[in-house]
Amino acid sequence: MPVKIYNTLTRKKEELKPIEPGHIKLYVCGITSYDYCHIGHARSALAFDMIVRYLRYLGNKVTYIRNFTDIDDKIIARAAEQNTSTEELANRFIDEFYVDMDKLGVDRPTMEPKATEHIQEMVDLIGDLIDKNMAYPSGGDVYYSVNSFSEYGKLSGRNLEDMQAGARISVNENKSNPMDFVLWKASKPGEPSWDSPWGPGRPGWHIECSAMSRKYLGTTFDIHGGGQDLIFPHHENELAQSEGANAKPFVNMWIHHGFVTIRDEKMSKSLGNFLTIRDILDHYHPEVLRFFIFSTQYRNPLDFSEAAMQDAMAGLDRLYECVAAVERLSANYSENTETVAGNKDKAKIGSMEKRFQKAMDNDFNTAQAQGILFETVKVMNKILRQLPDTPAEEDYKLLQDAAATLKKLAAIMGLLQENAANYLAAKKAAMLARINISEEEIVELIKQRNQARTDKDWARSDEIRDNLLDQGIELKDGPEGTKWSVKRS
RNA sequence: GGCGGCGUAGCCAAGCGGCUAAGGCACUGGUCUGCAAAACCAUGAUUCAGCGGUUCAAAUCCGCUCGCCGCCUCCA
Repeated sequence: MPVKIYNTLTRKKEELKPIEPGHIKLYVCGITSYDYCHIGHARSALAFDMIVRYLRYLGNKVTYIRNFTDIDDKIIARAAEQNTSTEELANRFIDEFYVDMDKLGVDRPTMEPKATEHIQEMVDLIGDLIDKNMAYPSGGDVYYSVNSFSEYGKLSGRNLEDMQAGARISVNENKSNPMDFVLWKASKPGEPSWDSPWGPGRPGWHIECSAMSRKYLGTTFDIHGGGQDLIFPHHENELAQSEGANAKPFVNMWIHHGFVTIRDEKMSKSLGNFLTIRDILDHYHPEVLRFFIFSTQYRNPLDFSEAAMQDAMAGLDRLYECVAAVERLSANYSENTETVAGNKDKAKIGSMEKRFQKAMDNDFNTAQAQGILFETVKVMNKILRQLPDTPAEEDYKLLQDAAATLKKLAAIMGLLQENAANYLAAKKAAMLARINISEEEIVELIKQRNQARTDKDWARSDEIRDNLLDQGIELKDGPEGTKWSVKRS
């Protein structure tokens, strides 16, 4: 089954056909490094992490490039505020970025080039554009001439007339057309600068991606990705630069993911309604954030709320509890016991991986893929419930296989990566830490309650249970005795 | 104003021309239990924002209306 991807350029879902069969070349716009990353950055990193993992799961080689923008206006401004150099500031937040990414379990891309380490490549590319009369130096700057590229606007579906009619563009006397954008900026005194044929300066934002993708992936590559807010102007301009300079198609497919919103508004620094990744990880397990982010398809907006995170946690727990239950089964199965799994159950479990793939093939539909995991869990729980003490060999193996497949598929979304028993135990411990009662006390109270139960002193028994419940401890009486868990708040 | 997207049960979310409209969370009833909890089973949209149209057949395609969001300025 081919993978179908929604291509921003054509506004259609298209089959992914790598230029080099079995080898997919992907470039993603990474962060501008001047502050801690927020959940929106997490969504971007996680979405492409999932895409890369899935493509590799299918057997492809994936070359994944994600850049760091480590020089730009915001970095210069922030460094000045903090009385430090742009280099120190950028590197500091690159380190912080890795702290977050490692906690989230994001795999490192194949290569992570920095803009400042590719100045020569950018200067060369700008030179190519000037040679072709597609760019012009002016007052120490160099500008791209949008009129020189007849297809300008094809990615974002705009045309020059409409944009100029909307005119929210600041007037700049160096430009011959107000829509022209800067490739090289003359540096002001005190700003970081590099030598160039047009005098000391620094690169414009868009040129770095054109230069670095050309260096590492070639003039035409398979997929370019980023957030929807990058479609215009960033990706439109990249495309104009690259196709202008190389006279070849830049990218076959453009993938743009949706935003994280809060109360249905885009999370952004200017609105001040953003939450950093570490804010979230202070309160939730990284996989809860992953589960939440993958609970909708990557192109749709995703509204953050505490309630949504609680839902995500409940869902993730359900998956872990099922896996833990299977792993708790002892291997003393028998060949003589009758099986409890029906044909429908076996079919449902047996088809899980195919159905999961079908969902993922359809533009990485993780929401549907999660649904398929849950359908399987439902069947597994049903079998587990009916299982006798000495289960049939067939049932035992069916469940073990199902749990293994479940973990394998969940891993594409970075879920179920921990040992299930450990995950649940750690969670219990973490929740217990927030409550003023020790494990020993709980065990002692359960002992007392069980004595009361033996004596049929239900009043005393219920009193103990209710008191524990008030403190957030839930008791569950089962055939193997009383178990307890910390209640979800 | 230009361009793009969205509107499916209490909430979240799949489905993108044709089997009973996935799944999660919450709720309710049942099994279990001394009573609970957990787990399991069952139940919920005659209907997919509204109105028209195309079709043997539409949540799915087309048009219009209403509502929400995003881009057009740095932004994942």
